[in-house]
Amino acid sequence: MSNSTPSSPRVRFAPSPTGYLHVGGARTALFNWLFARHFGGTFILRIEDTDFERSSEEMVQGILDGMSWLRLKWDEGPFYQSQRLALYRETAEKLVATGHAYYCFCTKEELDARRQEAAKAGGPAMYDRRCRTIPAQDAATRKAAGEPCAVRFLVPDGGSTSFDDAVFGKVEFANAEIEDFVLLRSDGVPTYHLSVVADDIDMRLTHIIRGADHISNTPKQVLQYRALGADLPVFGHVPLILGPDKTRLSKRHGATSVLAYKEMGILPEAFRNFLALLGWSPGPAHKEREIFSSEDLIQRFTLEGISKSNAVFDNNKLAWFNTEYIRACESQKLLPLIEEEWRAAEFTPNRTPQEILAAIDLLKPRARSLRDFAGLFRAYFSDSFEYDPPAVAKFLADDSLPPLLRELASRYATAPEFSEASAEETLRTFAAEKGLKAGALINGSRVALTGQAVAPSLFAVMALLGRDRVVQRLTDVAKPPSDG
RNA sequence: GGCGCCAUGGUGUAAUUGGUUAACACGUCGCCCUCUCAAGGCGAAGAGUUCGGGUUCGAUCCCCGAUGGCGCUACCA
Repeated sequence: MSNSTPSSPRVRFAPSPTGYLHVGGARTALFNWLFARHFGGTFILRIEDTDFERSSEEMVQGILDGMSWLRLKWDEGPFYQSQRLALYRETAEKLVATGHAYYCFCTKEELDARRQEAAKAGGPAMYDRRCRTIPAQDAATRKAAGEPCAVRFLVPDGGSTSFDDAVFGKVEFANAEIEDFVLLRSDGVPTYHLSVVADDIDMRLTHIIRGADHISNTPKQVLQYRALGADLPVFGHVPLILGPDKTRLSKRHGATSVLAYKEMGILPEAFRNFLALLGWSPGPAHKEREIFSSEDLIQRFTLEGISKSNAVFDNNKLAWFNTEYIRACESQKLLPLIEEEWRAAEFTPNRTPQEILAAIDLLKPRARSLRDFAGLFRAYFSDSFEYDPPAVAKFLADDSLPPLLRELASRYATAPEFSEASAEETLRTFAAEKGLKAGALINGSRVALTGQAVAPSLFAVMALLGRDRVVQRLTDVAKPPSDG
């Protein structure tokens, strides 16, 4: 296929700010970005805000934030369609002038009524094309007189319109099935059908990579390219992302905004890796591994790897990617993200930078999400933390334990040295003397030191916290909980 | 309803493009390790490739049909 090695392709992500950047949109953006990077092309961001009713500044910001969280940088834009209205009007007039479009004086109400009637009669719900027959001269006069009218594209009567999709192959629609769609509304604002084509031509896009929900719209666009005498770009439609019940991903399935995943403590790189593998595969290489760095993805990404069938979003797998990425990430790089979590949780650590990094090193292998660092792991970064009641119930319920821990604390306090190895030796010796199983003391100590039943190896934790804190916490837990 | 698209274990994907005991990962289950929980190691269950017909010596792969799912069917995008 000629599209396998395009030189300097130009692609775009063109979200509509009628909602936040959702998972499907993010993947479309990612694919376009990967494609551009792979072929040394240009990635353009265009905001399709021609639906003034439903678009909002807030949503635009949400999309921009989502893009930047995912580290998807665009080369040109963002362009706003709301600021390019003149181009669309010009394009519509050009189409009218060349006989490819005509003025339609039907009102929305009339149209709705006719559609309802048609539905009742079981007939096709398409526009009946009645304004086609208005002589051009009459139409121009009525328009000049101020009668409101829309501009409709004149779809050829016979034949069919087809295109060669880079993912799906040849897709063909009978022209009889395509309605004379509206290009320009009566208020002069373009519909999506017009603005995409006008912009895609104007921005010299070579490849249109977008969701498969646009397949049915494509022939309407192909028709316009032809009428405008423009070269067709390569269309590549990407299968949709579905929820676990195999219906289209929506709010019902939980998080739909990409930023919600940020809030859940997902690493952007993990999310990208996960997303890249939904509906795309690097081929046989996928058999050897699942983890692909951005460089890997860029190097391997082509349209040929895009699958035709829809994919189900699997939270489990995303969680797995996240743990893998957190574990593999250098603590130094993790730190700014963790600090962000801390700010969000209004948590302030009281440790030196070195201590913080050491703690992250120790903790990251068991972190499920970045949020753990502001929640479960507080005891490592501050002396103000909570005891998890189930943990206490599990390992500190025995009344004989607190006095023992206090005694153990005094041994640590007076030990000649304090290290991971010596801490272990001290505890095991102590346990042997008391005729106790070391495990009981270890588990109890863990809760005393961390507030949690789950933690890294106890002695590593002790070494990290340091002698003073270990002594303090082992002693404190022996006291009845109070805020005195 | 009409039109279009899709179909490999629960999920994401492989299968040198018609020749494999249909592979890998996530998830699940078991065992080992052990100081908790993860991780890690080992192992297991789970699809004869939606179903039915063809074509072929041979179909996951090609053709037809059915079924199911999804998409579009606006002066939304």
